[in-house]
Amino acid sequence: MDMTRTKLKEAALRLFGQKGYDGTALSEIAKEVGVKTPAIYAFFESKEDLFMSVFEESMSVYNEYIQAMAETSKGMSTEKKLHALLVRQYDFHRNKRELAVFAFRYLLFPPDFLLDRMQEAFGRFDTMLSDIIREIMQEGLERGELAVVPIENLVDSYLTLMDGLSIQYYYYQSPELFERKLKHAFEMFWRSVSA
Amino acid sequence: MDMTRTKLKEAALRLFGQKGYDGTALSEIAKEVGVKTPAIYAFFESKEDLFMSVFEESMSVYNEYIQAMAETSKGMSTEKKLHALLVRQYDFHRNKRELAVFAFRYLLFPPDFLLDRMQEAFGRFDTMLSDIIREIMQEGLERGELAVVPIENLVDSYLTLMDGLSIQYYYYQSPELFERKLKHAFEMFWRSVSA
DNA sequence: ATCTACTTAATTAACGTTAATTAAAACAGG
DNA sequence: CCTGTTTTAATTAACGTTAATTAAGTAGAT
Repeated sequence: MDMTRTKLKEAALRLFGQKGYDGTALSEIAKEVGVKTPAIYAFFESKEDLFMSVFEESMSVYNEYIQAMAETSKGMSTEKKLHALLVRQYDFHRNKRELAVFAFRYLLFPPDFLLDRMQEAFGRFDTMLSDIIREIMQEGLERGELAVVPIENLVDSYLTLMDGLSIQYYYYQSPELFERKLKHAFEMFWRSVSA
Repeated sequence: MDMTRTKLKEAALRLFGQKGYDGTALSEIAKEVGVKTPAIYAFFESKEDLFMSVFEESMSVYNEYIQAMAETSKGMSTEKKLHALLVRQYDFHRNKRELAVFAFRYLLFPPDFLLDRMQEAFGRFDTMLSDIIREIMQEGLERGELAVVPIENLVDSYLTLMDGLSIQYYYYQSPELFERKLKHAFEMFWRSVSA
């Protein structure tokens, strides 16, 4: 039950992510689901409402994914942890590509009606992620696995690494190419921070 | 002379960059210039033509900017060169913000009719930039200013650094914050590659 | 018989575009 | 240096399409 509602959201996620909010007509979404346009209004108040519904859900998934990062890395060496986070990010882009594309697009280019909410959401994610990384670095320093360098340097450069990889992942869709980039970038990063 | 044409392109650059192709109505562009919508057709065949005109010009400026990178760095130490390139990228985003936003948006999310041309343009830039970086790294290795590490590692990790910074530059518009990020990220990067 | 999940049909608004027109500037010949 | 002609830059009005939205109706499950 509620099959159609779910399918509408899936199609919307894909199309909004691929062609943008203004570039996607409700008729296309309906067509993908095999239903006429007005049927959408049985489930959503408006186009904006459908979009927001997709948006909220994708932010919530994205949120869980970041939370899970903190868990993943329990009980490993600092190097393994830092590497595991990048691999997780990679898996996210691989396995939830549509969601990743959607999130990436609207994190960078939100439509006007989303701007405030988006900035707030982005700020939250950024803080969460920074905190997770900072904690890992803190522990790494205490354990003597990291070079003695101001912790903010460690955090900032790691976050920059993640951002850089996420752009490249978006572009170079070939797994081989990306895996090479990931390997190279991490090896060099680790050279810079290891004790 | 041709004042209006120029102003139309400026307004289009800003609005297309800010709100996207489908999200920008010709009427908005006209309004910014203080002219009625059909006046646009005195200079451009269609909305797509106006967009392409803006696009071609911005790609050409972007091209010059990358070319100039190769020059900028002549006769410096490898460290200075690599740092200078990042600062140049930063200046570009600062001084040509509208152009940078436009280019960033359509490099990542081109409208359908641009996809092929965009991919080709992107490929060219990517190759140009890689070549420039590779050359710098090559020379750095020969001069013994760089750690003995496979050159592709050096290139890939530097490109990842640039990408990461360009995302952050897009977000964190505060210069102080960004300059800090740049400083931290470069310091760490240099630790990893210096001899 | 009513509720749910739709459909068909209609409405409204916006947008890209074209046509007709005008005012002014640029230009050519006597 | 004027005068008639053409070009350029713009306007107003209108067209055709498409998109979002709403209203009214229908077929099947409960």
